[in-house]
Amino acid sequence: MIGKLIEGLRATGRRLTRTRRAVLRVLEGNQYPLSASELYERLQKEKVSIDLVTVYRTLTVLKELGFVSQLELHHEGQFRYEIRQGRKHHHHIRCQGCGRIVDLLLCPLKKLTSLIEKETQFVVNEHTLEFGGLCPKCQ
Amino acid sequence: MIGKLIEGLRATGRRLTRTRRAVLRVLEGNQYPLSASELYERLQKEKVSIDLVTVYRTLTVLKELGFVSQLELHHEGQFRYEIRQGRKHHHHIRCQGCGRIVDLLLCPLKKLTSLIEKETQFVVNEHTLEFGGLCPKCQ
DNA sequence: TGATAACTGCAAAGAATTTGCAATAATACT
DNA sequence: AGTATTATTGCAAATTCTTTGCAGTTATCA
Ligand SMILES: [Mn+2]
Ligand SMILES: [Mn+2]
Ligand SMILES: [Zn+2]
Ligand SMILES: [Zn+2]
Repeated sequence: MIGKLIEGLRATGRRLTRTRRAVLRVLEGNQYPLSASELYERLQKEKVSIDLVTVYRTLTVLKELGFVSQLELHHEGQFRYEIRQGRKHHHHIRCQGCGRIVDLLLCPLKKLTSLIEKETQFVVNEHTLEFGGLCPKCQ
Repeated sequence: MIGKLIEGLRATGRRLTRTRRAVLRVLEGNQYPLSASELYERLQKEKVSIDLVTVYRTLTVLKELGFVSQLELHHEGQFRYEIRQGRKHHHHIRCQGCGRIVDLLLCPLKKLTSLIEKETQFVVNEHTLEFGGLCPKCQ
């Protein structure tokens, strides 16, 4: 991943820094999407000193390069970020009790998209689908 | 609608006020969901003097009573509210150009919900589905 | 090694929403 | 109708997440 990152950064006149490496590493080590402040806390625990503002700026860059996706889950009031590079399009389910987020490795919306384009005359570029419920522990 | 509102308010020890009547009326007169500040502007245009804070509080009450739904559309960074009372479950498509929001009077997720419950062991209570694209004018 | 320009930290600003509190107004009771 | 009760409102201030400005720092390359 780090190779691709250097490549992407170079191509846009950017530099590989301690910060960018660290943020990408933490995201890679997590199986669920992290918010900026969660990421910040993880970094602090690992004794990597990076300002929260820099975390935000780094996430913006990684998003622009296509390495991470920015998620807006419901009832959260904040963004979350997860590795996108090399991962398939997917959706999420979030526990209304504990907030646990699980990947749903499916997408039922291809056919529906054509239908909607015909009905609305929109050109559809994106969609978001999310489920909320209670995980086994919270039921 | 106002009859049902009085009923709902009474049942929870609340009162019918100028504010609540006005907010409900403006929402009823709109075919797309409004944000708190948009609602506030509409009220000002109609010479109905209500503080923005009160608009927020009113929307919270109307939501609690089930008269309005609170929507969190993507790329908006604010809530929107629309009349829920007497309307069917539906989803939305939003133009990435002009922000126009159109109702999609369909929901393809009933079957999928059962599948997801089996796969994840969650109990699914809600879902959100939203499309983004370009409306005819913005294409 | 030094020049250049990107990057970072810190302080502050923004934007949406919520909270505290005293003044106001709706409802119930005489 | 007049009054007591208590929900509601307006205004100021606080909160939370995110962005911006700027001067000092650091990566990159000649
Ligand atoms: Mn995911
Ligand atoms: Mn709608
Ligand atoms: Zn999908
Ligand atoms: Zn649905």
